[in-house]
Amino acid sequence: MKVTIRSVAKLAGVAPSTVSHYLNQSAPVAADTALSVERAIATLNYRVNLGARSLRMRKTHSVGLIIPNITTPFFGEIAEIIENALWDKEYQMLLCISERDLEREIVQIENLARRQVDGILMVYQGEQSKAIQFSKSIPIPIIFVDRPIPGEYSVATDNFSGGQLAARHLAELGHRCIGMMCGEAEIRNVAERMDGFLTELRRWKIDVHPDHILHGRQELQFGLRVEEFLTKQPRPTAIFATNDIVAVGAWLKLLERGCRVPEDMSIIGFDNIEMSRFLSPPLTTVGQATREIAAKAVELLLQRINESEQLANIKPANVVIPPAIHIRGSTAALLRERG
Amino acid sequence: MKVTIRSVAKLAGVAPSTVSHYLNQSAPVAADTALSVERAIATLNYRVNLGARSLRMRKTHSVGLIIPNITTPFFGEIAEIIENALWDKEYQMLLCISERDLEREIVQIENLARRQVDGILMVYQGEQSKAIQFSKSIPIPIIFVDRPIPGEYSVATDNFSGGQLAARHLAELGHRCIGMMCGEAEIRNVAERMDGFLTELRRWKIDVHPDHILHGRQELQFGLRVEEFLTKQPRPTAIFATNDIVAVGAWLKLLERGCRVPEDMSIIGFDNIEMSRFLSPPLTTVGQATREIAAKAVELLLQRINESEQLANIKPANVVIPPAIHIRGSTAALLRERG
DNA sequence: TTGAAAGCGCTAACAC
DNA sequence: GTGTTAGCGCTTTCAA
Repeated sequence: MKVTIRSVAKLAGVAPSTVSHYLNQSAPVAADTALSVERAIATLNYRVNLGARSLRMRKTHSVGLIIPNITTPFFGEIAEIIENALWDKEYQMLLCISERDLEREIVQIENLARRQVDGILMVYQGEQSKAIQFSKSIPIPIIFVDRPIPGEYSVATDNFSGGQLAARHLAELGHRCIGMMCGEAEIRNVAERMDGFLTELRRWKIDVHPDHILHGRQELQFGLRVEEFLTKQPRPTAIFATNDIVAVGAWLKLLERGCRVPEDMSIIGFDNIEMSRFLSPPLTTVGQATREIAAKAVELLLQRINESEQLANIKPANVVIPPAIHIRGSTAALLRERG
Repeated sequence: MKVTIRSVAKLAGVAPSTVSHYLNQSAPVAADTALSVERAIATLNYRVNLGARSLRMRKTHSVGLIIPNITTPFFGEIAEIIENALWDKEYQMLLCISERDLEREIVQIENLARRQVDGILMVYQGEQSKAIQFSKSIPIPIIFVDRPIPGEYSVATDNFSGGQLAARHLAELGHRCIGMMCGEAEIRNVAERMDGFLTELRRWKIDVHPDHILHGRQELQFGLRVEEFLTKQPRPTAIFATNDIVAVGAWLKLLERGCRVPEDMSIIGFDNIEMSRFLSPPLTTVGQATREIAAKAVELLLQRINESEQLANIKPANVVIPPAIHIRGSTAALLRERG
């Protein structure tokens, strides 16, 4: 009925272990034996059962990714790059979307452990997440992505210096009246971007008026509220958005209101999502090195997976990936009105 | 060392099968036995090994999703909804991104089969894909999503009538000079949208001038080329884009060129991606019923998985989900210049 | 170079 | 109600 290594062995007239050796090259096999095994495999259309192999080997060659969602471009890109990196290493990715649900996160970790994944990559949501604590109760290496977790393994962008980069760029262009559109301050990454931005501005003796700071959710819709700036006196000449989607929303509304980018208003975003390159002019943004983050996370995880085999234990590492500013067309030097 | 059902049994002073029965409620267990089993599980922090269970049960409770990418909003949404639907049914999703690579698609199917997934959901790329043929060689139910495949199981939107909906809407608003921005005609879905659109227009005795049809890739960047329409005589008063991303690109460029939406130009897109709701005014678009497609695909797959157990065989079904037009602010009645 | 046998962790008859 | 036993399909000593 079901074709197993046994059926192949029988047809080829050898023992199952010989077929196994042939398959895994775990022992030399005589040329003619090999041939008949090959033939048997072909005629039966045999396909190894990786579940059985995993049980025996205690390795599933699979990795779980837990992520808040994948429709947010940044997360989607992270997930996709991770999948690609795992594919290269011949690991299968089990995707778990937490939908920002803290309970679900926990259950997903638990499930992945039950499924015997070799490791877990986790983009966890919020400081109240119990995931860190819980993760200690499972005997599986886990790497936190996109947020530094002291005492754990993590790979994240230095959001503070990302904020600084944005501030410096605007300051150097001569902007002195700057608006901020800030996502949820509870998200540490967002808070750090704001913090870095304001810190750097202070160094330039630039103050941001409270009226020039808007708070909202990191969604396009929030960006539309940029119009509130247009009636302010003085009116900002540049805007920093804590992510690109918000920047795009702001941009759309500005154009609609007859305000040109960058002539009348400079815009700088954060994340360097794919779309930002395609705008016209393209969006200046502080890029998280998505590819590097994902690659480093996978590398670190695989390293831990293999090291745990040797019972070695390297110390927790918080890898910080520096952001990079991508200066494109949406920011321009301030045309001084009194110059 | 490793804690198994055996260790639990030993500690609880019962047989492994009793623990199993307790766990799976496959047989009644005396109250006090249950208690000591519970305690043993708790003190040992026991966690069932689903790999072993799968081997025994010949069911992994996992499903593979093969999809070209997840950074395209439509695909990202499909993938996310599918994950959620599977989560509800307690199935784990194994994500495989094909990156439009036909070879890779095949290897991924093969891998999923080796991993003994219970079923496969596939959003396959292009007509030259050998996936359909190959899928017949594996003993696992597979459902094709987003494209109807005669003779196979599939769930897809009726793109032709989607195109018709768009055309009718614009015609009813009084538009007679209409521009089209068309994605890759090799993608059948795109071709069908165009086809439906033109067919319906013909019914209204409206011709689309060849100069008013632009071809490109389904990306935001392509949308920017909308400006080519602005210099044409006559100039279109409305634009149909074969997907929302292109529509957004067009919109951005129009605003930049001082052309207001919808006053000076109506825009209608296709897909109803999340972002389209948030534009200002929101984008009129023909929506694929993403949620329904995903839900139906999962439902159909799970049904087949369970039916195959009973050796029943239902006939291949090509489920067609009707699209729906979402009339929002980006389209408006033509202001007749001579009226 | 090959085969016999044991066992990965679990479930399911079947007997008690 | 509970225990014994026999596998699920594979790898891996170990012996021949």
